[in-house]
Amino acid sequence: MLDPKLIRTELSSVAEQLKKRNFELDVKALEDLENRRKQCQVETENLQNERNTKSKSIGKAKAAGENIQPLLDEVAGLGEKLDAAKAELADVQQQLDAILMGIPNLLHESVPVGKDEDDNVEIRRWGEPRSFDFEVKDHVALGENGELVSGLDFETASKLTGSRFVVMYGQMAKLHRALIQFMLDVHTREHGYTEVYVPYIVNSDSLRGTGQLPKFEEDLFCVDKEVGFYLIPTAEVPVTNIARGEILEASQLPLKLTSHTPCFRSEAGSYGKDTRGMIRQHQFEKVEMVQLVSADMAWQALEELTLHAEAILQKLKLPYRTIILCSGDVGFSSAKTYDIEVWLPGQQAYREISSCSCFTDFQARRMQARWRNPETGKPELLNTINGSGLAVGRTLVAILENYQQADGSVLIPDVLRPYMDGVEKL
RNA sequence: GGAAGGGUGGCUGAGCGGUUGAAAGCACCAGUCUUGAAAACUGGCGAGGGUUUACGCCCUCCGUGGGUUCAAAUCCCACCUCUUCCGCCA
Repeated sequence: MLDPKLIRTELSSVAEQLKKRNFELDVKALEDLENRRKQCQVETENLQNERNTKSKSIGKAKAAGENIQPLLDEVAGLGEKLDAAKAELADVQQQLDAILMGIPNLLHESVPVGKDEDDNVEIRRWGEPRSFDFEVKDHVALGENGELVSGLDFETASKLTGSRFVVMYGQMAKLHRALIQFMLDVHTREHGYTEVYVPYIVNSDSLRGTGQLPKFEEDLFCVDKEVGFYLIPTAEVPVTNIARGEILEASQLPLKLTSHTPCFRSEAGSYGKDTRGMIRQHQFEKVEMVQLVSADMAWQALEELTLHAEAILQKLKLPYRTIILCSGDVGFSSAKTYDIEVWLPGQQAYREISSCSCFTDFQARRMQARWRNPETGKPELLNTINGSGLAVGRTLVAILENYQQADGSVLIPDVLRPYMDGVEKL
């Protein structure tokens, strides 16, 4: 959520900036509500003040043994006036909050202006896509190899549950697990992150904190509507919310956390997209990196975290490119996002494998996640940064397709062999 | 699942329905003392919001949500959560 004060004082500027996102801010409605809010709030607080003062004098009079009836007569009816004022204020505030919660974050100045994903800008590229002297298969075809030994099985998964799930067997499942282990090891040993294990079910407060609610409920799987429990769409939610309602000490910063979790997404609205294979699943594994930092470190942290994600691809020797999302494509809560796209020979295309974002204080304000600045002694909002490091399912796909051999086998990248008991190929 | 007891400021921990936003201690900050530090002493020190050019003034907040009352941290109801004991169990 944006700073309400900023919206109040720089409304036209905010509206202007949001246009880059194709977001139309209803300036008139906001102004009207804001005026009403001010009026209601002042009125309500005055009434409260009156009630407090009079109640106190009643207390005093009573203690002094005086007759309090005249005073009681004075406050008669005050309660109802107060209740009415409160109700109106609550109503206005609620409308205001609803609008505020629906306003996306302001973009960083370095974000290129653009309409949609076609306007994203590539900023660097690493590795050469391999040239094949045989016809390349995609990961689905490669996964058909000897199912119970090392296969991917989509049919069984759809029997068990439905579309967009997968069953993995044998060495394939092990390779998948090896990737998780490998990523966590790199981030904890080389990049300075602390590993955390978190719940895979979160409450609606947490989802509001990171910005999935109230706007994007249809993307989530709800486990219990009654109590408001949802499966996490990303570890970002539980990990970032660790700081919700907390005031961290300066010595704890930057707080760098990494976590492996499954992720659950309903993928509503993606009918027909990536229906083949395991590119887009309802359930997938991801290793996530989260950094909680002071505002002055935020942009540096985003650059650093993005390189941490890229490091995994480099170690796996998978060609990729890094792009910066244009203003029309940046996610709701993010101020700036880099996507890392891995080369998939089966699709002859670069496909997203990581998304690294800086949310400035947008999430922190929603969840009141703060740190104490020793220079002022006052709590300040944290800045939150996160990114995938990496999406495990898609990394598996990338390995299968990039490391495939003419005979349909797949070589295991060097760095993963220690995790695979030395096995060199599938 | 049963029983009992808790949830109060950054932390620990008092709190009779009425000058309690909340004792005390710790931590923290400033000052005195000291060659310096520690100790001791003195003072300051919650968060969010509104309003004001500003000093300031005001409102809200004692797990959450309701209720009673002129007035609620304090009384009532519901819920959440933690601890201990019993039972069950991966």
